[in-house]
Amino acid sequence: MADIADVARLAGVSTATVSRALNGKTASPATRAKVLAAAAELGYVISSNASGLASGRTRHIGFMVPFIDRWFFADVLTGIESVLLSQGYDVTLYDLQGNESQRDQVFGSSLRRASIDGLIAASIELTPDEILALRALGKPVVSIGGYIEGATAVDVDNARMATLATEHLLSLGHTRIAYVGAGRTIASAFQLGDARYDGWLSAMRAAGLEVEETGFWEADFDIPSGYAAAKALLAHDRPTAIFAASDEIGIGCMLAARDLGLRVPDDLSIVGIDDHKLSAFFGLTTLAQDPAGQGRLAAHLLLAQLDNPGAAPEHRTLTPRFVVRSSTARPGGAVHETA
Amino acid sequence: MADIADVARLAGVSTATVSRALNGKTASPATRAKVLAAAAELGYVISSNASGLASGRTRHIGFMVPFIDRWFFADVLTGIESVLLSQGYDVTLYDLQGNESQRDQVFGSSLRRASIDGLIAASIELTPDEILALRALGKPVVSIGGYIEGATAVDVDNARMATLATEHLLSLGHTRIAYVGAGRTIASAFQLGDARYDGWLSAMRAAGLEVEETGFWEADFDIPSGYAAAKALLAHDRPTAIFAASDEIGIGCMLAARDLGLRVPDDLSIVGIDDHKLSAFFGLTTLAQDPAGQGRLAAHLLLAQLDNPGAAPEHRTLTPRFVVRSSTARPGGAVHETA
DNA sequence: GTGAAAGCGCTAACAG
DNA sequence: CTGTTAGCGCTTTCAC
Repeated sequence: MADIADVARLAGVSTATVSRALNGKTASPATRAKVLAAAAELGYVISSNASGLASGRTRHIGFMVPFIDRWFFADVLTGIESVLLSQGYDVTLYDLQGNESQRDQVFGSSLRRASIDGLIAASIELTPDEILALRALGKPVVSIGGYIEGATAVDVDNARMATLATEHLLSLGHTRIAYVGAGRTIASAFQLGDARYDGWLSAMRAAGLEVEETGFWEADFDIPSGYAAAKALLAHDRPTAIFAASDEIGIGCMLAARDLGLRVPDDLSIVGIDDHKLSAFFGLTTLAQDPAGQGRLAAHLLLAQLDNPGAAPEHRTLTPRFVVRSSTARPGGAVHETA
Repeated sequence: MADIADVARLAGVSTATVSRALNGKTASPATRAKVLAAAAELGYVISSNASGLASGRTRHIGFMVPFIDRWFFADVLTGIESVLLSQGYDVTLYDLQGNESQRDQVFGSSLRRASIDGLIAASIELTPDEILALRALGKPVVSIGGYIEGATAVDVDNARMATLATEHLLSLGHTRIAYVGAGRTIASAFQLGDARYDGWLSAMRAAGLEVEETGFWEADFDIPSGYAAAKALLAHDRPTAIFAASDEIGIGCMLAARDLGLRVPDDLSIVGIDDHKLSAFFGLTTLAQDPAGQGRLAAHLLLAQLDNPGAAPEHRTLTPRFVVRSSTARPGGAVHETA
């Protein structure tokens, strides 16, 4: 494979000049053109190891996730790749799924081999030691949907989303609105805290409504769990509406309602959060989070920090988009309205 | 950050010895212990760039996918990570989703920066130029679910799976069995060819059954598409069973049947392929593909080739596992049996 | 704007 | 089994 010396020879310049021309540093237009032509002719591609060793930059960024086999993280990754690949960056995946040793491996070794220029971490909850390890890298970190000390953060306002969703139901005339959402364990794994629960609660209270004990039903963030919770809830003291902490939970609720012979939205309104791929199919009203957009934003912010290492960490909160579909209506089956 | 010279000094040996001890080469136990202790004390971690530059190995492997936001690929990736991370390898993702330029970027540049030791490609259909580019790398490639000249391959026998699924229905007494599956475009994107179609067809023919024109219904590999196809199909000349080319299609069919007031399996049996995460919830009978297992196997095969560069490419075909659930029964609603 | 030269931190012969 | 000695292929001062 051709190396930089071959290019230099063919272009009739020094290797230093080739390096500069290829990296967009000072070089006369004429020289640059010669170098580019020579590089193209030889099919020259820079060696990332040599370049990285000499410069300290690797053009690799890390993406750390609790697990990759959940649509949210896969979508975020798609967004990240779409901006990073086009800028000539590769992304290395650090998947914390699996046993503890996989996690230790990542923090103890992979991250420290100086093979990345920066890191994007999604929904990661770090131990104190891990935070130290991350800071010791001295590399920019951007966090998606979770707070990491000193890192730029991209997130959505979970409490606000929950409030909006609840207010949508309230404005339709519902007063008996159940919340089906994450138990403590799951919520913390996703770093949602109890924000969505809190948002629901405060909207209900602001409307002067009692939130009976029966209002909260625990479910993991998936369809089966939403289904089970709704089955239990609907057999109980039936509400006229459900606010589901995620679309998958909401879809589970819709399926449960259907199996119980209830019509959505006539007998039961349901609103979720996410805008999952299946939500349009099921007609689920929801607040869209746009994970790919979060990934793109995170990638841009990271790139900006790479260009400008001195900059202070930012915190960007994204505005969710309300998507009203056919799962919500006035209680009792009145015509569907867009709140 | 401590470098190899620091470790050498502390351990009282040369840098070469440190390198050997750390890489599992010849070194006396006593020396190795000293080196390891020194490295641990200093928190030393090898520089992948320096090591890669000197040795030509990077301990990075690439994973190339048509898109990552499909459960199959995410699951494969989980399997790959579980074996590679523990062996000290990082995986960098090449996502071909997005525009052409993203793809060109990957083949023209990312892959060639010598930043990976090997590549795993899942369901990738390559152009002749791309195959050339890949071969030019001179690095081991393992392909999952698709054939790449000269590469080790891991796959499942799609025709056989389709035959088994169809035979399951036949053995239950069904004779009118529709196929809902991929149209040409989708099938080729996943490199399934028409194998599943062929398997269904040959099983039907072997049973002496006519496959009317109405037997094949086109659908993409997702729930909405399966739903739409089933709606059309069931309004038509109703079969007693459906063989769905994927579980997502099958789930769509189940939902459509339910919406039409049909009971599954009493009025309609449905069998899919995959063992999707949701299939247990829906009670869908299926043939499990175990994508994570495919990923693990691919990773092991790649590692083996890295250790033994001379070895000839292998071809491993995995055996699917039959998972009988509640979506299949004798026609007419007899008791469910496990084929 | 460009060239010469000195490394970046490691590994791989080659001796011993 | 271990030390010495060259590089691996680039980037980056520092002069000019």
